[in-house]
Amino acid sequence: MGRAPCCSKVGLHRGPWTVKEDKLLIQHIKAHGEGHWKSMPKRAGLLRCGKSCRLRWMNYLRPDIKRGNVTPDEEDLIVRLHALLGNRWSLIAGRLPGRTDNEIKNYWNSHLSKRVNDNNHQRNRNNRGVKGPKKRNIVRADMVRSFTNKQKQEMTNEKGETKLTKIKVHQPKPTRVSAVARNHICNSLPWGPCVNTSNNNILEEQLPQQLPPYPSSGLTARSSASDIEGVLVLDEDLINVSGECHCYDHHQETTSSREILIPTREENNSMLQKIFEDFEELLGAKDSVQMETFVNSLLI
DNA sequence: AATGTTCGCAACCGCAGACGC
DNA sequence: CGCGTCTGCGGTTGCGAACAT
Repeated sequence: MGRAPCCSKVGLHRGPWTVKEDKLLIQHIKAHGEGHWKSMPKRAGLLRCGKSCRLRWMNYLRPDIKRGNVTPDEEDLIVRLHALLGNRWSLIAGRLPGRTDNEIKNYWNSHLSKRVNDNNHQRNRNNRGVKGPKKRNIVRADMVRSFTNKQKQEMTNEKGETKLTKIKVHQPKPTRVSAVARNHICNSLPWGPCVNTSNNNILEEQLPQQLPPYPSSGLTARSSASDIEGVLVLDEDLINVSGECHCYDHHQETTSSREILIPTREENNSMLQKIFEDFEELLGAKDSVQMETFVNSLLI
């Protein structure tokens, strides 16, 4: 399946997992827990690479995985979250308990992308008040794969360039939040006593003294780098400063040397409110979404 | 019934960030 | 601080089932 295996994987099993292999993997993880994927296959008596074991566990064997068809509600949420987050499947999966990123990605590619594209075409058509978009040669990648050589030949011009337009979604690359950062965010939210004490010149200059009040609670709080970082998982375009973040957590100072994400002053004032409004609109929230719930939902 | 085509999904890959030494 | 390893992510591929001709 796929490309040739690297030499280090020669001799290892590939392809679909057998019942026996599944059983071995489940038994081992039940006894020793997750992690240490590299050495796990050997310890579990499996002739698989660690990556394969992790994938099998995460996408198929984990006990909390929800089986069965995607419900209309889940589907609706996937569409809305995709509009908000793009192809950040792990983030989307994080909002859908029991669903894996791979499952959502597959579901999107096979069920939703075409439908959403069609809807967009329809919307454009209505907006323009004309007959509709000019038909383009859009062909799914897997459809191209099944073409005969003759068909492929017919679809290329005299220069050998393809006449097909492959569907591609361009999204900014995802920004990860490390476990350390997540802990800091979780411990410091909502808007807790997490205070920046480093790079003061920059931070004091750029951080607002107060963020807009939560719409629901009316709370206000001093901002911190960690707070902002949690929110900015959504939009790396606002990243513009590196530095160090000190968090006072349970009366213990912890220091995290990592990139700190600081928006400009103007952005800062309206950023959270704007994202929140987008979120509310995209989710079509009939019941008003609580700001705190929203902020927490952004944390991985 | 045989053959070709399309679709859905599990599994693979490379890449890059996190982490430990 | 640099380097090697581990881990997680998103894109891609191959296989088999379902469907069409």
